Amino acid sequence: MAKKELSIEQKIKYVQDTLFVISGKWKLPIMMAVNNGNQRFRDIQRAVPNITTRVLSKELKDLEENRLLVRTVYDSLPVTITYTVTPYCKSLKPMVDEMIKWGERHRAELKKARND
Amino acid sequence: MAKKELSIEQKIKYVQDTLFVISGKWKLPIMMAVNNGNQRFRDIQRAVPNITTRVLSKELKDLEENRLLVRTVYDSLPVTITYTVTPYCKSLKPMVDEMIKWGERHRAELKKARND
DNA sequence: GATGCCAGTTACCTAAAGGATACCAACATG
DNA sequence: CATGTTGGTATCCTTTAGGTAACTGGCATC
Repeated sequence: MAKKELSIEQKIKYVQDTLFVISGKWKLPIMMAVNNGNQRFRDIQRAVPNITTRVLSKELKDLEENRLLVRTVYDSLPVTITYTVTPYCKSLKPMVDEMIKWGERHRAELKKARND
Repeated sequence: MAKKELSIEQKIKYVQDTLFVISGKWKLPIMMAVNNGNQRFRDIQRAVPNITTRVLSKELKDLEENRLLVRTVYDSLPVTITYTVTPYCKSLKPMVDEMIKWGERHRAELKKARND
C-alpha cells in the first residue's frame, strides 16, 4: 500500500495536536526523568531542575489523565508511590531525540550569532 | 570518534531550549506554511487556520528575530513583501516530521480511548 | 520529643499568550 | 467611484502557565 501524502492543512493540524499535548516547559522533562528511572515524586523533582512541587504535582496529574504516565500506590509502610511511563509515552522517543539533537545544534547557532 | 552520550540533565536542558523556540500554538504551523510556499502575509494567514492578523504579525517578527524566517521587501508597485524560511529553519524538518507522525497516531489513540 | 523526609495541597500573584474587533493607507479592479 | 486586496497597527480583554510561599499528616530517625 502506498504511503499517503498528507496535505499541508493536515500536517499543521497534527503538529498542533502534538504541541497541545507536549507544550509547556515541563511535560517532556518530567517524562524524560521518569523514563530515566526517577519514579518517585521527590526523585523526579530532583531530576528536573527548578521545578516546584506545585507545578510538578499539577503536571503529573495532567500526564496521568493523558495516559502518558501511570501512578501506582504500594501499600507498604509507609506507602510508596511511583510514576512510570506508558508504552504510549515511549512512542514519543523519536521526536524527543530529534528535539535533543536540535537543541544541541541550537546552542552552537546561538554562539555563532553572538560572534557575528 | 565515538558519539558522546549525553546525561539526562543535558538532554532535559536541550529539550527545554528547543521547546523555548518552538512552543506556542503558531510558530511551527507558520514555518510549515511558509516552507510550503505560502510566502505572503495573507497567504500565510489563509494557510494557517484561525490565526488572527495580530498574532500572525507578532509571530512573524519573533521568527524573524530568531533567524528562522527572512522578510523581504520588493519595491515593485505596489510593494510586495515575502517571508521565506532559512536553512536553519529547515533543520527543524526531522523533528517536525516526527511531530506529524506522532500527532497522527495520537488521533487514533484518542479514538481508542473514547471507545474503552 | 525534636527534626527530617515523603507526597503532596492551598492560597495568592504576575507575566505572557492569545483572541476580538476595529482600523489604516496604498493600490487595483469592476 | 465603490468595493476589495495587501500588509499590517492599535485597543482592549480573558485565559493560562507558571512562580512563591506556607502548610499538612504520616512515618522514621536521632
